[in-house]
Amino acid sequence: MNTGKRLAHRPVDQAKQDAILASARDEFFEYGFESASIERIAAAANVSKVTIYNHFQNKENLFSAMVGSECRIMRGNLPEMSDEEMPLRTELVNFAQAMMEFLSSPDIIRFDRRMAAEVERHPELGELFLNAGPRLMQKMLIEMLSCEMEKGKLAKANPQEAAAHLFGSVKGFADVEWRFSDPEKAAASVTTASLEAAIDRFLLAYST
Amino acid sequence: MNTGKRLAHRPVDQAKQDAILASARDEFFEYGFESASIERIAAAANVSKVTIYNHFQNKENLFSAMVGSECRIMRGNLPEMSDEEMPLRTELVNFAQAMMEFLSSPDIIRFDRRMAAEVERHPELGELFLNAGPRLMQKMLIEMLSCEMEKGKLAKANPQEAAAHLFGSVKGFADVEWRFSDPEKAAASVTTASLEAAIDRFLLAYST
DNA sequence: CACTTATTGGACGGGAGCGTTTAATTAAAC
DNA sequence: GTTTAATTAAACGCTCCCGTCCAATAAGTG
Repeated sequence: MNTGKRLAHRPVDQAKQDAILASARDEFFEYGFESASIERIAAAANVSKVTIYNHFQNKENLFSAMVGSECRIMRGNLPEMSDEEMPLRTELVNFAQAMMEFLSSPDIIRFDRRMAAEVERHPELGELFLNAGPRLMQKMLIEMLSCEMEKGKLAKANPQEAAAHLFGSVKGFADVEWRFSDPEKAAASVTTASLEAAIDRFLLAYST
Repeated sequence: MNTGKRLAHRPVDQAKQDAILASARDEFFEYGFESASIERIAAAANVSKVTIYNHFQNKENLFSAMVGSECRIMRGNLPEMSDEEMPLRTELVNFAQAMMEFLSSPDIIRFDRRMAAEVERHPELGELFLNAGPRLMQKMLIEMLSCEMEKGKLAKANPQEAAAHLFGSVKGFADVEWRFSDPEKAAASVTTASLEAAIDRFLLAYST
């Protein structure tokens, strides 16, 4: 029975699919959904326009597939928490550092900028993005702080709120600058010193 | 000599200019720069397309003028600090409340979403927006905290950093949700209680 | 080999929109 | 009333692009 597999055919070229999604990302992020050109995407991917329409039926589908793919990639690049035992301050500083590096990377900033605009027309993609990125990071942070509160290293408090305070005070005004100014320039504004200052204030506010 | 004034002509209809800018705002925010249609803008403003081209030479100029106009309006709507003497905590809570209401208003969220995308193509407009909004609010906050430190009501510290911590921890994750989720839904997540909690933690971290 | 599917290039119909031009109209200043 | 500039409607040339169709070719399986 061949387990339902089709019997005689030319297989899909996976490399082409990946190339299409990559080109789609560049095109959509460069021009936005409305003005992105499928013909340019096809050209950039070295693929016939018909091939694109065979796999994704229309622009909407291609866009959704691209966002899904990018979210999957982003998920894999999220900063992780190390399992090693280390002083609380060190742990927080490390996490904050990784977080800020992640959030200030050009790819993420571009994604953030473009998605914000497209969400108005594609609300479901906003949820997809939130779940693949920000909310995951939020959960990690809550988990981590909750754990430390259990251990008595932080004052008992609503871990959800504590996570918001930590996340927010580490970011400060930086994310706004990232989004609306030249990322290169804005990235320089986040120093190790300012990052440690935020952590220290947080520890002060949540000392036992 | 008539002081350089032209002598015989039909004067510009200012009402039409305002209508054009208003329609331009709606159109650009709805579709983004590339896909916005000048013909639709003209129709919405009850104006001939030629009139638009007479005043703003092209799409770019119209867009810039619209952003400038919106920034001027936004500037006028920024939350103000009251001059009355009041307890520090009350002062901070009031400001935080006004700030969050301002930032979560649909107009601002829409502006934020769209500008973030357009900044990639119009970096100078990003600076314009930053100076008209976020950086102004930042300066106000720094000024306010600096003042309280002088008075000894807050621990002496870098007011720039303190402002970032306050601003950030009050926002928490809220702004991310606003940007990528349904604003109606997200707005409900900011309660007076969570706002006061942030202020109280801040006061704890900066107590004398 | 035969068969099936993937992929290609090119062409097409249809629509949209920018920026310009023209000739006519309107509203104020003189 | 004359002059000057603002405004208008309509049309035009141009470019771009979506989504579809077709005939031809490539790359695998049996």
